[in-house]
Amino acid sequence: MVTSTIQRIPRVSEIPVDRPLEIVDTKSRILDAAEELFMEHGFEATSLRLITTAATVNLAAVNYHFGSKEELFQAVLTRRLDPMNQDRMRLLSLYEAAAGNTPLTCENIISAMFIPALKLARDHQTGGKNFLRLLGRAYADPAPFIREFLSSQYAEMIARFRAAFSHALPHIPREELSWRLHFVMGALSYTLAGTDALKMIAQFQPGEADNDEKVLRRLAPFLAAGLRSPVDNAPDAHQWFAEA
Amino acid sequence: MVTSTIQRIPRVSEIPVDRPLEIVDTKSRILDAAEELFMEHGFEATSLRLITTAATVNLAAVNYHFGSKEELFQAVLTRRLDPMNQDRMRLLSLYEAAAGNTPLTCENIISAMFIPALKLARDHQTGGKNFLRLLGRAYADPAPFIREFLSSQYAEMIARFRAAFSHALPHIPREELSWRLHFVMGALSYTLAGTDALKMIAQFQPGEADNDEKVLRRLAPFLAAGLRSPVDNAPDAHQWFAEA
DNA sequence: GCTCAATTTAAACAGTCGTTTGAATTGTAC
DNA sequence: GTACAATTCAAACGACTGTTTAAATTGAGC
Repeated sequence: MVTSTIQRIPRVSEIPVDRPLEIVDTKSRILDAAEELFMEHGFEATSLRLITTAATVNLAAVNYHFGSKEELFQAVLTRRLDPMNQDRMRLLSLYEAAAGNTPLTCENIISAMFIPALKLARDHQTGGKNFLRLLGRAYADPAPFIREFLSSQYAEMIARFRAAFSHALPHIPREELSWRLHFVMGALSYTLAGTDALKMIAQFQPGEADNDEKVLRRLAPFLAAGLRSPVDNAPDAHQWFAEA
Repeated sequence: MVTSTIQRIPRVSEIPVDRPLEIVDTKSRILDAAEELFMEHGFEATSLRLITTAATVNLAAVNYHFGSKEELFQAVLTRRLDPMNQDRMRLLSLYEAAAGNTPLTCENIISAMFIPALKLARDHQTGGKNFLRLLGRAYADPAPFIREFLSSQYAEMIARFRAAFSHALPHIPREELSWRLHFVMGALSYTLAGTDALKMIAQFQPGEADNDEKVLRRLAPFLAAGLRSPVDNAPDAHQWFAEA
């Protein structure tokens, strides 16, 4: 059933000029298309022709605006990763200031790590969800330029949070804490990269939208318990890993 | 300084015939080379010419013996993954039989998951360490044929272990347990994929060989604590993720 | 209008990719 | 040795890759 409606021609004053419709500059269109396609197919399997076609942009535009395919990938990551990590450190400082001299709880520190990620997970409009998946997959990418880039992007934030955890959990040795922080990052990135992998292990009940947020709400207490767990000082004599 | 030594010609009886030297068949040579190169560069970035050159084998040999590049990748995974998962289930059954009617501990179940992986981590000779890294990276690969293959390879094992955890932790709801099992798999695969990522977060002390085993010994108690942690029945009202 | 720089465009570049082909070689059973 | 299948080999296939080039177009300042 089709109902025809008369389309009123809007006056010029009614056309919103502050949010130009569809007139996004070439650079942003490339970044948006690249973010989605890199997420979907990975770095190597995504060709520049695929990206520029999706962005309705000339093929040479990528090399003109970004220099190379690798630099485009880094630009895609930086655009959201840098603000997110800045936000994480800002939150951590905020919590520390509020706590005064008393040490932060594990929950506080993990919240400072997760809330900025949650904001992106909730962000349907600007593709923040896509970005989290892309980020999770970039962690496991073997390409050296990706690993070195992520390492440099994360160095400052990791150092800040390691110090915070070290202060919150003084009874845990530095090295052990480094590993536990590593496990936290691992579970987080793996979870964010999810989508298909989730179906493998956890079966969804249909109609449950906004999964990312609910998953993070489950993940945070799980990791906090692991971080706080007592240190086993005699791991070699432990019942774990008795040869079978 | 060069010292010349007289090379004694060995008698025929001294030549070991049971372990033929360098006379490995084409199929195995391809699998070994592919395992290492896929681990190092990923699936897309590894060309068949790179693999066949490293294996000192003709280019067409891959298509002749395996059919296609994708089928070669699956063969590389199956060769070790299938025995490892069989071993995991065998261990779990063994523990269950030994425990009789009493439920297994979390430590038992995690041991059954980790010990077969540990065996590969200790395996320097046949490249088991390489394989674990390759496996960890395959988890995060977006290629559909990889995801579907892993999903089918893991389905049976995951079902067995979910049931075991469900029995060991009866107070934790099914859905919550599914997610926690997912986090366990995530931290495990991320850790195994490691290498470069490890340097990012945990700084090594030099001279510490055989890291993989030590890391797994740290990871297991961390995850067990998370699995056992009490369930928060009112997550929305929790102090976590208070908007900042 | 003109000028000059920024941007976009179509076309071509030099390679690499996975796969196929048909002939040459090897191994095995008789 | 002969016959026959399994395997190896060099060569080529068409398609696709990231990048570069030079001309065409656009936009702003004057």
